[in-house]
Amino acid sequence: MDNPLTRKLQTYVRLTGADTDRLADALGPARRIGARIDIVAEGDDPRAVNVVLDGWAGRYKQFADGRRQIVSLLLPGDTCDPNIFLLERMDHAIIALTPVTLAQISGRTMQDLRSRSETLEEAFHREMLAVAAIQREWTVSLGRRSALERLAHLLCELHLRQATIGLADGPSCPMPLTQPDLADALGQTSVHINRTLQDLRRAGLVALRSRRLTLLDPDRLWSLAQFDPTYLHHTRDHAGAGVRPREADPAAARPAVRL
Amino acid sequence: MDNPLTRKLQTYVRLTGADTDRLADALGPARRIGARIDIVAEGDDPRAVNVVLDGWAGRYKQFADGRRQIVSLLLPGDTCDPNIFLLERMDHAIIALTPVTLAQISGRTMQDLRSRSETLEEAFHREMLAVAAIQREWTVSLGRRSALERLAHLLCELHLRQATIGLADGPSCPMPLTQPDLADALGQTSVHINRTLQDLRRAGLVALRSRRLTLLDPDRLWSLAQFDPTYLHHTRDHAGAGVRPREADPAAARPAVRL
DNA sequence: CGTTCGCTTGATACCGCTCAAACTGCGTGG
DNA sequence: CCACGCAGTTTGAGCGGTATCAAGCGAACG
Repeated sequence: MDNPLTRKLQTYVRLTGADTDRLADALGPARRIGARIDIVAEGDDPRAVNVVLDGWAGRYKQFADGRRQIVSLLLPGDTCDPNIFLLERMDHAIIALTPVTLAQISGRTMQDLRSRSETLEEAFHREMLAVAAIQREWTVSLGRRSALERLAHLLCELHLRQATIGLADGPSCPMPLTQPDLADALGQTSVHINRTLQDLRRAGLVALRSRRLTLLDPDRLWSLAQFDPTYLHHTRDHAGAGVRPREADPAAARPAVRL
Repeated sequence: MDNPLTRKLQTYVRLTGADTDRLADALGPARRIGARIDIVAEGDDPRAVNVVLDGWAGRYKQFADGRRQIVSLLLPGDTCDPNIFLLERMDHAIIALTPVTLAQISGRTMQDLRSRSETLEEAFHREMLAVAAIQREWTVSLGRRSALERLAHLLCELHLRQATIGLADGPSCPMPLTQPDLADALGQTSVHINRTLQDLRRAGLVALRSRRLTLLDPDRLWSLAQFDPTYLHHTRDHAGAGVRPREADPAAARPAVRL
C-alpha cells in the first residue's frame, strides 16, 4: 500500500514488503479535519500518534496577547512525534492549516511496530533526527537570517520536503500557506512577508500564486538562502527534477546572492 | 554511581540500581576539552554519543560571513542525541563553551543499554522529547519574544535545567556564558545583550556577575518571560528552592510584567 | 449579497544593529 | 613587579530593517 508515511520512511531505509504491510495495518481509519481547526490543543493528553496523510498542519504556541509562533510544519507523511504518547501533556497545539486527512497509530501499536522490525525502528529514529535538524535550521533562520534569506530558505525546504515524497512537479509544488501563516512561521508580520515575497518575485527567483510555488531559479534561490539540503538526512536522492543537487564545494567559498 | 546523566534520567523515570550501574559502565573514560574548542565539527561522522559530565557546550551553525547561531546548549548530563550515531554526517558543530569533561558511549553500547532495560529506553525517549520541546521554545523566543523576554526566558530555562540536576544553589546557579555567547544563542548582538541585561538588573530581577546568576525575583522574572516550566516535561519536581512552581491558573489571565 | 479573509500599498515609528571607543580584569612574559 | 595584550563589558551616536497603523481591493464563501 502506498501512503505518504511509507514513502517518507523509504527515504531513510529500505523497507520490506512486510514492513510496509505492517505499517499500513497500523494506521487507523482516516479522519478528515477542516482548515483552521485545532487537531490537538495545548494541554491535551496525547493518546496516540497522528500521521498526516494529506494536507498541511502546523505546531504552534500562542501568547495571551495574541502573538503566535508556528514552530514547525507537518506535511503529508509527517507524524507528531513517534513517542509523543509518553507525555502527559502537550506543550503546544497543532492546527490544520489546510483541510487535513489524518490517521492515528496508538502508542501500543507503535511500540509493537518498532519491536517487530529493526528496520522500522531505525526509520523512526532517523525521522526524529531529521525533524530535530529541521527545527535547528528554523532556529538558525529566526536567529541569524534576514527576512529575504529566511523566506527563501523556507521555500527551499518546503519544496525539497515535498519533492522527497513525490509531491513536487519538477521545480513546482503546492504551497498552501497564507502570508499570515508564513509570518507566524518566520517570526514576522504578514505585511513584511508580502514585501519580501515581492522582492523574491522581482528577482525572478520564485513564482507563488494560487497556492502553488515554482522555483524559477533554484540555483540562485538556494545560494541566496544558503540552503544546504544535507541537513534533511535523506539517504536516497529525491531532489525533484529541475533542481540539481548543489555541487560539492566548500560551502564557505560561495558568496551570497544579492538582489 | 552518581553522575549528571543518571541524575537527569532520574527526573523522567525511576531507575533501578541495575540501570544506574549499567549506565555507569557504559560511560567511556572521561575526556577533558579546553574552552572554545570544537568537540565535534560540522561534516564529521558521529561514531559515538558524547555525554557532558561537566562544563557547558553548545551546538552551533556558522555562516561564511561570520554570522553564528548557537542552536542549543548542552549542560552537564546532556547528550548529543542518543541516536546521533545513525547519521553519516553532522549538520552542525559542537563547541566547548567552558572547559568540558566528556564521556562517550558507543552506538553499539547505547543500543545494548536500551534493549536490556525498558526503563532506560523510556528515559532516553523522554529525554529526546524534552530536548525537542526546548528547541521549540527557542524557536518561539527567537520568533516572537522581545529582547527582554528572550533573555529572561533563557535565564529561567538555564536556572531550572540546572536546578533539576542539583547544580543550582537556591535561586542562584552557574552561568558561564559570555555576552557574545548569549548574543549568538539569542540571535542578537552582544551590545544589545549588554543593554538588555542592564534592564533586567535595574528592574531588580537578576544578578549576574563572575559567571554566576541569581534570580532576585523569580516570580516576576518568570512572569516577564512567560516562563511555563511544564515544557521541560520532568515528572518529578525539581524546581530549586527559592523558586516556587507557578500556581495553576489559566496562563492567559496573567498580564506580562512591564519594566 | 454581505462579510470575511487574504493581499497589497503607503506613512511613520521604533527596536535592535552597526560602528567606534574606552574601560575592566586577568593572565603572561619581560 | 610592571607592561602588555587580550577578551569581555560598557557606553555613545546614528542608522536601518522590520513593525505598526491604516486603508483599499478582490476573491471566496455562507
